[in-house]
Amino acid sequence: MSRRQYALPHRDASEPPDDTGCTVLHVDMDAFYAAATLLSHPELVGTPVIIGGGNRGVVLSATYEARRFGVTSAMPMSRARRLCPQAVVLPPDHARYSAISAAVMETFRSVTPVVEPLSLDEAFLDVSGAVRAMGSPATIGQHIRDTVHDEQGITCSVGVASTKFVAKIASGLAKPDGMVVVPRDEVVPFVQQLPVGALWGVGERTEDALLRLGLRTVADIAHTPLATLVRGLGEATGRHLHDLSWGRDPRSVEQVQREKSIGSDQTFEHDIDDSAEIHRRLLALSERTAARMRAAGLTGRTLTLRVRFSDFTTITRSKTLREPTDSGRAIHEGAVALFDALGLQRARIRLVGVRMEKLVEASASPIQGVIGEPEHGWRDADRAVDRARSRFGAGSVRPASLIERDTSTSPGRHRDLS
DNA sequence: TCTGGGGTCCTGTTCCAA
DNA sequence: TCTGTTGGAACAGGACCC
Repeated sequence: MSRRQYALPHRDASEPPDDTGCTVLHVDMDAFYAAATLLSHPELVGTPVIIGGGNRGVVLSATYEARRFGVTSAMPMSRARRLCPQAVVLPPDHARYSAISAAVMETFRSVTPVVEPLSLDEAFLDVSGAVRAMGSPATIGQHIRDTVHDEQGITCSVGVASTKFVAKIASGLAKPDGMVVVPRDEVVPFVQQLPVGALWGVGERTEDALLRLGLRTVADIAHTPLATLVRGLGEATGRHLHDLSWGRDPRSVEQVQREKSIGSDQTFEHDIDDSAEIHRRLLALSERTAARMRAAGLTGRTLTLRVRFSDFTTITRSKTLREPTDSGRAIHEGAVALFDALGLQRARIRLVGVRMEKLVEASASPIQGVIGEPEHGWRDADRAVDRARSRFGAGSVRPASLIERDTSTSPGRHRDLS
């Protein structure tokens, strides 16, 4: 496979890049979910493949051959199939993605302990402590790209810079299978030539707001008075973008990132207007959320319910509990109370979700009892269920109300036989 | 065109206590 | 006792990311 080395267009690729002042690497796997899935389907390499599925789903990832037809991630599957009808559609394989991600993160940690994963397929690395042993940041970047390719059979792109946000932009420009190095002295001209939408944190809405202010490039932002930006975008966003436009980004690479919330959403195959059915779905989501909290050793105090209607309008309702909990039963009770308080009359609902916030270590928090229940009964039962699931699979133990009725044992069937 | 699921962060409003 | 102020917490919603 041809592996590009240095992608800055004005630089002679035969020369080693100038990485003066660079201590941050951003490593991003190329079309990660698609590339990882194709490891099991080598016959499809070089062809358009879309990872996703479901009638109401979106594209999780697509090979570059499919992207050439305009397919992008997060695009509705129906549209992707129209744009590229010849593409093979494969379902995601999350277990495989997790395994490859863990191995890749280990590769990063063999270079430096200061690794900040952003998701399964990308991470920031602070390599300032590794330069002595391993060479310049650009050399380390190349070493990581070679190692990931040799050991995992997939490619990644690397941005090398003095700050996180410039490294992040650089890796994006390097894609696919490349590396871009931005020396410290070139940061300001590098970022100011970019369109505003290239900045990390500027999505569709913020880009529209900037265009309404007549700002098209990062240089335009840099030369706009701070007060104007704050008036148009709000205090935090205005200041943040102004800083970025001059290459200022004080955020350091953080080794440990504790999650701040844990939750679970579900979009239904068809809209639901039956509140009893919504209660059942909330039970499944509450159980899943609680199990993940227990697995992480966390309890949560603020419960948020999310409801999305058929017209895609979304509302949230939240409630702070007296004490933190990791009990699916307690979460479900709270979620049902919040849902019932909405007073919906057969509204058509597309999605419901529950999320727990204000997380604290389970060992450091008192556990909320359920009124009228033995002090340890449900908690012990939850633990037993967790053990059974880890041994026999996630679906092995479920609340009775979530078990589909077996038609062969339904009362009507029995009557027929008697 | 028709929008998943997992998250984080920010903003504005409301309520409450000092 | 009443009124106004202020600050923090809770809450709801929106934007953004991968």
